[in-house]
Amino acid sequence: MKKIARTPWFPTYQRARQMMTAMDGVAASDFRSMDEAIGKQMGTPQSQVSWSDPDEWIDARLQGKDRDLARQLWDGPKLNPRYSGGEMALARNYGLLETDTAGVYRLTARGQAFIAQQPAIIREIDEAEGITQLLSVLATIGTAQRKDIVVPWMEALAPGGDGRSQGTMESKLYDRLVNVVERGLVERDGHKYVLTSQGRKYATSVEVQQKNSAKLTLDSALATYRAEQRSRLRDLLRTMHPYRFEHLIRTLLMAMGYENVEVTKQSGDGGIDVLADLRFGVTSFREAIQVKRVQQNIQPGTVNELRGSLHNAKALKGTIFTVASFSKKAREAAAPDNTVPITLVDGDELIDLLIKHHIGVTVTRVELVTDINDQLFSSEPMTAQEKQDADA
DNA sequence: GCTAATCTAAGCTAGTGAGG
DNA sequence: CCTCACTAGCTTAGATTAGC
Repeated sequence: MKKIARTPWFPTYQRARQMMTAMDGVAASDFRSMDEAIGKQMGTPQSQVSWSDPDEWIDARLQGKDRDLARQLWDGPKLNPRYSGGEMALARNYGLLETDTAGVYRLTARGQAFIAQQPAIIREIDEAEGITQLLSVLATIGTAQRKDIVVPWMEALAPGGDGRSQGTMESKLYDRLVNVVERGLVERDGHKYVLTSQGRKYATSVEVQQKNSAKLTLDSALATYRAEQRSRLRDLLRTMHPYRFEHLIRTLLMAMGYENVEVTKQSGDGGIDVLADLRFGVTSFREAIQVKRVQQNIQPGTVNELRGSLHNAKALKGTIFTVASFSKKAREAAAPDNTVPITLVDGDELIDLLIKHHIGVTVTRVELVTDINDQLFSSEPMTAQEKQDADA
C-alpha cells in the first residue's frame, strides 16, 4: 500500500514554489555538485557545524559553480541551500520538476500548475501528504496540541498504522502543520492549533467531494470483509470435530445465559446432545438441544426424533443447531399446532450468535466520524434564534 | 544472471531551548 | 521545573549499479 505523507522534510508550499522557480533551468549535475560539497562539510553531534546563516558560510565553504548556485538560491528567494531537500523531494515525488535530455531541470506542466496554485494539483498533493486528513482531524477535535493530533491523524492516514513509529509521524506532523499555518488554513497560538474559517471551508469542500465515494468504498470493503470472515467461519464449522462442535454449542449456551449446561454421553443420547436450564424469573425449565454438524439439510425425521425424546430427558422444549440448513418439511414439523415447538438454528443464525457472543472470534469495533455538523462550525455569527435555542 | 558494493531516501533520536 | 517542540545529524532500508 502506498504510504500517505511520504515526503520527508515536507516544505511549505511557498518555499516549494520559490525553490522550483529558482531551479527551473539549472543543470541537475550543478545542483548535485553543490549538494555534495555541502554534504562533505556536515558535522557530527560532537563537533557541530552551523548552517543557519548562509551569508556567513556560502563564501567560506563553497567555491566556483557551487558557490554561484548557492548564492542564487540565497540572495534571491532566501532559500538556505543546506535545507533544500524537502522542496526537491516534493518536486520529484509529484513530477513537478524533471530533467530534460540535456540534464537540466525543467518545470513540468504539473509544476507550472502548482506554482500557479491551481486547486486540482494542490488538492492532489494535500491528499497524498495527509494534509486533508489533518484538517479533518482538526475539524473533529477542535483546538488541539500536536500530541493530541498525532494519533487520530495516524489513524486517519492508515487505520491500525502503516509500520512507521509515532516519533516519525510526530516529526512529519510538525512539517505539515507548519505548511497549513503558512497557508492560513490553521492558526497557531503557542502550542495550540485550530482551524481558521478558511481551513474549515477547505476541509468541508474536500470532504463533501470525498465523503460519498470514500464512505461507499469503506462500506463495500467492510461488507466484503464480513462476508469473507463468515464464509471462513462456516468452513471451519463444517469440518470441525462433532464432539468439539457440541462443546462449542455448550460454550455458546452458557454465554447466552443458560445454566447447568451439560454435554450428554456421546452415544445413546436419543438424539439429545446438550441439556441446559433456562431461568425465567423464579422458575426455570429444561431444554434439550440436538446438535447436527452435517453438510446435509436437516429433515423432519430429526425434528420428530428430538420431540419424542423430550419426555425422557424431562425437558419442556427442544432446539436443533446445525451448520447447514433445514428443509421446508423440517421447518413445518418444528412448529406444528398442539405439540411442543422445536426451535431451529441454522448455520447463518449460528454464526450471528457466535459473533454476537464473541465465541471463538474476536470482534473489533471501528469508530468513524461519519458526519460533521457544518452549522455548528459555521463561520457566520449566531442568529438570534440560535442564541435563544442555545440558552434554552 | 547473480551477488556485492554503492547510493539514495527516509526514519530515528540526542540534545537544546521554549512554554506553561 | 518539567514537559513539549524543534533542530540537526546519524543510521538504516531499499534501490541501483558494477563486477564477476
